[in-house]
Amino acid sequence: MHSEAVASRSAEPRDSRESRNGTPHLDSVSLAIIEQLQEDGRRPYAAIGKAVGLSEAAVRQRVQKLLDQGVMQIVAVTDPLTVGFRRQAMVGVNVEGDVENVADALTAMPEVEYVVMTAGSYDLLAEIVCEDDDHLLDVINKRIRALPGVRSTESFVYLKLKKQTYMWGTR
Amino acid sequence: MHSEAVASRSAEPRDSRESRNGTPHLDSVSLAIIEQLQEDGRRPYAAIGKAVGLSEAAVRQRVQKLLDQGVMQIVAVTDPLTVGFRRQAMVGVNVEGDVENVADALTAMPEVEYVVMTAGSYDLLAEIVCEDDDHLLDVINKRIRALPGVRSTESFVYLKLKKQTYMWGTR
DNA sequence: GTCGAGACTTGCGGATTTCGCAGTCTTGGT
DNA sequence: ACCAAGACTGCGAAATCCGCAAGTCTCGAC
Repeated sequence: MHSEAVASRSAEPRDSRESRNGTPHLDSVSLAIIEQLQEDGRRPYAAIGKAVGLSEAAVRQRVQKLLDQGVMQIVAVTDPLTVGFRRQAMVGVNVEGDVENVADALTAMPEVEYVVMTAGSYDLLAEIVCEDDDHLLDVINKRIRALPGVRSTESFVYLKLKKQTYMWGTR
Repeated sequence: MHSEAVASRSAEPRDSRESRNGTPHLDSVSLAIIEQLQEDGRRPYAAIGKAVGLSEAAVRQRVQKLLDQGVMQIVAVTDPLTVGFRRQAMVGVNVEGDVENVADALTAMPEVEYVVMTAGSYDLLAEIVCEDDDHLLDVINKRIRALPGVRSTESFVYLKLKKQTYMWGTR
């Protein structure tokens, strides 16, 4: 059996090396597993196994490892505006000195949900989720602007979330 | 039994009205369920029930309804940069005319993962995920800039993802 | 006041899934 | 050549999921 599914199995080197940046190498089978779980995070291991050409137990081990390694997380996602948060915003930050330090400080804030270092007219982008206007104002003006190294910020208050997907595949 | 857990049960009105914007109303129990699944999308219904003070069957019904309504989705999330995508960027868009039209056009593009209407110096923010520089260039210059109503765009290429959370709770 | 709808509980059995573990196979190092 | 580690399979046992039925409770409509 296993007639179809992933043709590359024996061709691909069974390696589990780490690539340069510390992120583990992902072979085509793990990518296929991730794709399955991007469609439905609760899909049973047996069904995934059938789809990617692996036994149920093997899928279970792989998934567990991916979770442990932090490569993937299986979670419920919502639109924050529908679950009680009134204000959400993206903040562009310009930094003088070490960008990484500021990024770490932002990461440590519970209201900050998303932090990314970028090339462009901001050094950092941070998405923040707040309960109301006062809270938002406090976070931006009192906490973020007060961080050492922050030169300036610009805010974009969210009006409406139009799209939010996690099924972009893996390639 | 049910000694502890959510004290508010009887106090809260059992309503399932819709709020103004068409999104269903979420009571504290549903919010508590969502919180549980934000921590672990595969947590068993019985465990969730114990945590929020509901039976296994009731949790099952609620979760199913939340999924059907599109309030919540349970999925695997990853850092795109670790699963084969080389380039990712946030694009700020300025629009003349109907913003919603442009937002819908962006939403229809598979490379666009996230679209939000904002108040600030951009009308829209869109996050795009691409395989390489050529792909990125193509999406931004050929596709997005070509949309009717798009006045200008500004791009922020991602260098490093520092934080990505979905456990912000619910309030 | 009565009725009906909706939400929840309890209980249940069967199908399915999860989980742990022993055993096999392959690979890379020495 | 041998050994150790990692990955996969197969297989019971335990846990979970799922649908269903019957009964309770509350709220709003009539």
